[in-house]
Amino acid sequence: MKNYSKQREAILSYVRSVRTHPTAKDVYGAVKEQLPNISLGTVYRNLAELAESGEIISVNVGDGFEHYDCERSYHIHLHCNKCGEIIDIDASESGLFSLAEKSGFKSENAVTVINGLCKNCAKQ
Amino acid sequence: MKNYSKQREAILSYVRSVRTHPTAKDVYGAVKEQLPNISLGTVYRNLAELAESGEIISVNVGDGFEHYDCERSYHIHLHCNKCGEIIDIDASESGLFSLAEKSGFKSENAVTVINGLCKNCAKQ
DNA sequence: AATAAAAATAGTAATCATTACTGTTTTGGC
DNA sequence: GCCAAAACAGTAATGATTACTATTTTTATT
Repeated sequence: MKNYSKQREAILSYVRSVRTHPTAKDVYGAVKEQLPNISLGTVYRNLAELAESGEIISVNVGDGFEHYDCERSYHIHLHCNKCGEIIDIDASESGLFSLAEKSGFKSENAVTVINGLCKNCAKQ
Repeated sequence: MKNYSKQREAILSYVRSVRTHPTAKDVYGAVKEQLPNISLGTVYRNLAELAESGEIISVNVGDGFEHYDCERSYHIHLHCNKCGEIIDIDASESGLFSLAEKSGFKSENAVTVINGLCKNCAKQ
């Protein structure tokens, strides 16, 4: 059975407090402020468990790090190849899931990443 | 400038011959049949270059390996969490790109992965 | 077809995000 | 409070990918 831990609470709370799609290292750095003894392994384990249980989403944008996001409804991640920023845009109306179900597939979660240049970086 | 090499040709040719979304190791194993001395590093380097130039697409489905796909038009990757198979379904009409462009983002490529259970694994 | 510079390769070593392991601490039911 | 299960901190190990280097191949030029 799953037990409470202040470490997991702090990790989930942090991921929910930002819209920056933090990596495990990012979360570790932030949570360390409140829990100076927290271990990096604990952060990894809890992020994986939270993603497994569907409380958060893990996103791979191709930069070599796993990113985490508390937004659970389907949306698109715009990843800027220059500055690295990840911007969300809503796509809950896209109908992608029904396309999948039509082929007999049981969808659990969907992630879309579009790589390119954000507005700022594109103009430079 | 870019030079010809039989290694790169064999790699591209193999990725174009299958619909299995091979990993670098898969490609290495297959191309080794024709070119027994090919190096794993050569496979990695060429796959990265081919993806960079847009000749193939790299897809991360969350299984710890980078997969490669010769299909360049926008489509959805259905990844079965049980058997690991990756199935493509067309989604070129989805309008995802125009959603991105509307926000001022310059799209280069888009990858959608839906995780879940394929038809076969779902019925078991 | 010989020559030389640039590009690519094979083979190996290094990197580093993530996972596994172990002994200790915390949690939750009785 | 007591105990077993769960979680933790700290550290070691894993393994996909990348970097490095000496050698070979390619391409342009003569």
